Amino acid sequence: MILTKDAVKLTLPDSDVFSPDKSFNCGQCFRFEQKADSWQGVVKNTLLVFPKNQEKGFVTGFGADEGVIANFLDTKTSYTEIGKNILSSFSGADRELLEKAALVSQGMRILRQDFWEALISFIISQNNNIPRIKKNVQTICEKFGERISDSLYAFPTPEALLFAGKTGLDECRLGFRTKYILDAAEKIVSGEICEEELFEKSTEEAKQTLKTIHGVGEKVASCVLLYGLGRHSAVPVDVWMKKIFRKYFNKDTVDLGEWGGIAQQYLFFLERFIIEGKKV
DNA sequence: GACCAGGTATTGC
DNA sequence: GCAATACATGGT
Repeated sequence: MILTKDAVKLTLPDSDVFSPDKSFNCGQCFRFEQKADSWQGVVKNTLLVFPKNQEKGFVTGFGADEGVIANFLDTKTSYTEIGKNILSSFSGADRELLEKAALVSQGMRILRQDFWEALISFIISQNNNIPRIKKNVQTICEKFGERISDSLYAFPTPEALLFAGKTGLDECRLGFRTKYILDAAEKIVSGEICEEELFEKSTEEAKQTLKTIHGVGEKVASCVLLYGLGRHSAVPVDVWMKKIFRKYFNKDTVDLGEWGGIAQQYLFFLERFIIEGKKV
């Protein structure tokens, strides 16, 4: 492992545990790769490396300065505290389920991903499986992203994807999602939608704005809010969450509260990766 | 070779 | 409004 920058070691609140395995392999991001002893991925045009073995109470990473890593892993947030908050609004069997989900997910952190990358990644995710989502994202990076070094590429800019057009994107085998990606790129490049304005809006208003993009509905908009805009209350409801609501709560929808997005990720992780034992 | 995949837009009642 | 259906492609 060749590392050009010094290790960054950041303190986590309440002696939180950081699990790279759970954080990078829970379906929230599609461009981090598992190596023998680490997880690696491109963030802000640099390669970030996180050793699998992490010390309790800290985050150790390589490749960028403290600010970038602190922001990406949201190191100011106490997941110990959030866990307590989530449980406080449930009782009985519901509480036991959330306790179990939080326990198996211990160490998972919701990443503060790049807004534009999250938007395109989750547009690609619709009616798609995770291995193919990763492949599609990888392909657009290799074809249209800035080359950082050998076989390392940045996520392509909105301008680059717009310039690629239908012809270019169709070569990436994105299927019906090509037109959705182009509409997103158009709205960003034209300024019709801008990240800074979304950031100022309430979560509900930001969601409505995101849904003006062709191909962005409730679920994708919620993913962008949660993973790309740091809105921990946003709850993406996909087929797995619908199944969980019916199976355990005997309801079609469940209010997961102020930290619903994180509760959702815990439940999703428990059901899909632990109970159903799905890989990837 | 079906059936399905971290959905959404469109259509039909 | 709300339940079907098409959508591109390839993983399982």
